[in-house]
Amino acid sequence: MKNYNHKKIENKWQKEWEKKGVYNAKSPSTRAKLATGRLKNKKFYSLIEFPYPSGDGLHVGHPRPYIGMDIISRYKRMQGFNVLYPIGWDAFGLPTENYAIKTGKDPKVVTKENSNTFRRQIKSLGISFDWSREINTTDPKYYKWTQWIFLQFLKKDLAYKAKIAINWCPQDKIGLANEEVVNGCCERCGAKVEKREKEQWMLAITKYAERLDKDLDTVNYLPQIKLAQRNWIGKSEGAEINFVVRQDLTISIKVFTTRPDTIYGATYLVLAPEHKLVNLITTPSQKNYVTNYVTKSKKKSDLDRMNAEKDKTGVFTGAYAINPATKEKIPIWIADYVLASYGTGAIMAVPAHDERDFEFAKKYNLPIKQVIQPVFGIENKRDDVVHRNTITGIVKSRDGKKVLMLKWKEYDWLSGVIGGINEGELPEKAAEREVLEETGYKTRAIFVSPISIESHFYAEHKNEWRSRIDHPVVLELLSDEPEVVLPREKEKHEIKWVDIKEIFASTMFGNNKLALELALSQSAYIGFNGKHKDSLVNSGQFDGLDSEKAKKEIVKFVEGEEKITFKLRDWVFSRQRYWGEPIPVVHCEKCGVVPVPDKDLPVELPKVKNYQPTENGESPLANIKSFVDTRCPLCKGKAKRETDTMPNWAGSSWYYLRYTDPKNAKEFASMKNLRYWLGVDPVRSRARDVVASPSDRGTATSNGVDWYNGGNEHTTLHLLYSRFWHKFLFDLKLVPTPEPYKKRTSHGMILGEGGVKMSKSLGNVINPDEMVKIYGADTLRLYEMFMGPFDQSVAWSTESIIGARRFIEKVWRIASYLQQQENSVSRKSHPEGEGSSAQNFPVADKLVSPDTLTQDFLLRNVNHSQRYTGSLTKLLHKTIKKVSEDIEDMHFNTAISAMMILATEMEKTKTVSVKDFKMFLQILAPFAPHATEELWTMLGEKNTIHLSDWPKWHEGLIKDEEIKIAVQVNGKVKAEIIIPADDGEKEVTRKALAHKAILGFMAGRSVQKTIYVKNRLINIVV
RNA sequence: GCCGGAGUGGCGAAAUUGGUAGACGCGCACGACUCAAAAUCGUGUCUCGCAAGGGGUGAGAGUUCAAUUCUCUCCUCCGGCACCA
Repeated sequence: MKNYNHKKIENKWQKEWEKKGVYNAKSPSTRAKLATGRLKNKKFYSLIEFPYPSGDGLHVGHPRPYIGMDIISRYKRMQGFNVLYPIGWDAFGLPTENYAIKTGKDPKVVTKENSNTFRRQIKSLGISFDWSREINTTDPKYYKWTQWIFLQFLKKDLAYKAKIAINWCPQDKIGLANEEVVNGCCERCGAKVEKREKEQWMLAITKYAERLDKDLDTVNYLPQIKLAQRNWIGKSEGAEINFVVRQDLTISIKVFTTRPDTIYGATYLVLAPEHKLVNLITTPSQKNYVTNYVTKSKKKSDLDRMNAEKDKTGVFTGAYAINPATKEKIPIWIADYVLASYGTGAIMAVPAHDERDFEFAKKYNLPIKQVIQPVFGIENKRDDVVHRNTITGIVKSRDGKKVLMLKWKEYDWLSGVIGGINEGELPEKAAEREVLEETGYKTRAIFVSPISIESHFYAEHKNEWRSRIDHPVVLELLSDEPEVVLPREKEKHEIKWVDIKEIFASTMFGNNKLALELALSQSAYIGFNGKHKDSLVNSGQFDGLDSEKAKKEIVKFVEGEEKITFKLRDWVFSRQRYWGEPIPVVHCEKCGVVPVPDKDLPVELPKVKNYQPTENGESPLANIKSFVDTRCPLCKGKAKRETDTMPNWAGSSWYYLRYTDPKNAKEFASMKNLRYWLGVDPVRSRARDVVASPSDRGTATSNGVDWYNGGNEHTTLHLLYSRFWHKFLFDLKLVPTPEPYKKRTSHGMILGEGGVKMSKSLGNVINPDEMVKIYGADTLRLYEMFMGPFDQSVAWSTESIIGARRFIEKVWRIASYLQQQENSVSRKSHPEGEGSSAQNFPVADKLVSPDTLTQDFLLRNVNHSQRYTGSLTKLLHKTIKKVSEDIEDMHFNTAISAMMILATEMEKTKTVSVKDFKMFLQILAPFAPHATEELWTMLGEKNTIHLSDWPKWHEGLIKDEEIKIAVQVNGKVKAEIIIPADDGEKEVTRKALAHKAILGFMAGRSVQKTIYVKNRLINIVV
């Protein structure tokens, strides 16, 4: 057998696999014929985000997710699943277009060149993609259906045109995508970006907001992905309430609030500058100020708004509204901290309970009225211990005011130190009574301070001095008697005098200074930031009511309407660019907007000479007369084509559907194929309604793509957009499931050496071609999976890749040795085997009989991560188990580590049988497909390893007869003992105490108790 | 500011229903083999200490027989969002 040479085997096997179609998914139509073989009806659809073929080619970061999902796909294939693991090109987009502008090259040609490079690079890694299903979003046969789906949106009135503000670069005279705006300036020329109103196509994703939020309960996404989606959708429940401005003119202002319970504290209203009632209500005397302010804020760019974040501005309209709860007249202001686009564009300001309102009220001297008070006497229950606050001391503020200090106390030790408890009275109640009786003070303001005050106390039940850090709660006192009271001197507390400057309060606002300021200046009550109950004060008939209950009752009382609002905005679907799908509509003077009939789809991109957008910001298509001038499909009169194109999110919103039926010319995908691959196959499983379960914690009840892995950067937009499209298609009964993806995970980025982003400009890009050339694809694959946890970003290190290579070489040497052994058995006359390159491999004399290992080996290999004892076969089966489980959890790094341990042991002990070694090759195959295939064949196998049956581990072989446990004294490890696995506690204790190291420790001490943790340790407390 | 994620040897990292911290790999040192080198194999490699023993998972505290893991406060780094009422 020759030495390991990746160059000789990798390309060979890649060609062989492709020729035989080893990785091609079987369609449901051909499935029946194959049903007798290993491809029964189990299917598995694994998906990666298809790449954007850029001119730079692949860098080593790109393949990480492909390799990860490749391992999973190969693993599933070996388990007998019919696996669909497809790939394609998401090729519309700006970089290609900008390149076209610069060079005058046709983007189509550029895309072709780039995807050729990407394809060659990806193929050289031996990823088991089904290349027969390759798609390209810029292929008219593909974007025909993107356009067709758009027209379905149009027919259902979910696509519409609206005037909205876009980012406009005055120098380049083009509209910019958000990602092209860097710090408020144009990414290319650096000019300051302006806002400009333009007609844009929109998709009404907000109509699906509720379902997009709710159905997250039915899918198995990583929790942080669900959270990101939820935050982006931004559902908030509240109410709309009318504030009457002028009875005679029946003008009223509708506000949206999530806190109707605070309405008694609403001391003014604020309208967004763009609010339509602004002109109507402004009084003549204020007119000038208001007009000025409105014009000024309209001019403000996003950058200005960002800079102005801390400084709130506004102007009084001169008008007043009636607070429907208090019936009081409150002023109406205009301020740009209120957004026109959210809620109703108007708010009721409650400065006592909203940070922004508070800031504004302070600046313009508006009244602040406190209406929420936390319930005194906080009770936290955790670990079955009740934590309560009690008053323990008094501190003096800077201005001489006395404040009571509360401390978080713990029930258990408090009971030991407080005297004078009344029968049946809780100790902390007693303390509270004691202090309040002694001081006669009552609380007015209350806030929790996160600064910690160290105190020392004598814990009687422990019989020792202890110190602890307390987090005092500070109460402002009603009385101004400058008397200091030290309650409970028994407790030997050190009462600290604290300058009030040092105390920062933590409140419901999360702003400490604000709370302190408010507490001292307004004498207002402020709530706790945490587990507490808010109740209403200064709220008329609702006083004392729980905040949550009050919300509902007050909405009824003021005749408001409960309302759910979302942060999510409709999707701007137009780009004034060339390199995108043309929006397939025609503008007819008589008939208006007319969709292009299905038979005329696709509307293909015409050839143009110049890809530069036009002077007035229209797409380059607007300059192509032959494209623009057309006939109206309805009246056959003169008409003009739409020249806007779709954003690059369009093609990727449904590509996973096309993979199931990539060549279908009649529909975007047949229902038959969709039902099969999305898991609603009528043959195997009945289609079922998906019921949302609010208690869902990652269990999928939906069907869809079985496993979709992608980048964190796409967890909001792409994921949300494609869920939206899918739900829409579901409503049209064109797809069989309400959700596209059953499971979604993310991978971490690969950074450049030194932990910075890999980029061309930094010159730290590592090209996989070079790695494949030097080390081989298998080494690169192993290293990328071994370098760190799959979901975490990790810095590339060319220095470390050698470890993966050595591992493969080690596996190779073992195989050589085994083959040599076989040869020497069959040809006894040549025991050394001839022409062997395994010359460095010592043989024969060091052999021990199979399944019998030396005591030395046993001791060496009982380690923490993989507590194994016994034979190599045992270790093999443990490794099979670990690798199988780790693959499912994407813990590829630890799976490889386990296989390295096994390989080292195999080489060291030379006790491995060919049968066992082949099993090892099988579990390694998803990671290093080429080398394992080669060795598999060399060891006499005829069929590919990648469709062989995944090895099963035997539970009986995994159990240990002997285990090694630690012996601790007072929690510190002092010795280790080996015991039979079924030893009882008594026996183990006896053995532990008999150990000589322990005997030494025990001299002069007696055992208080022992704690025995089965298979782990025994702890002796002295 | 808010929302996520993360802080463990010289480096990438293991270990979380609390139970022997540093598996595995890189690097480094020494040894074997070799005329020599490479490759390979072996030994060692958190830290203080000759040792016996201590200390140690960003900092500080708490709970516990036992804390990288749980609780609290704080710090740093990375990613996302920016006045969403």
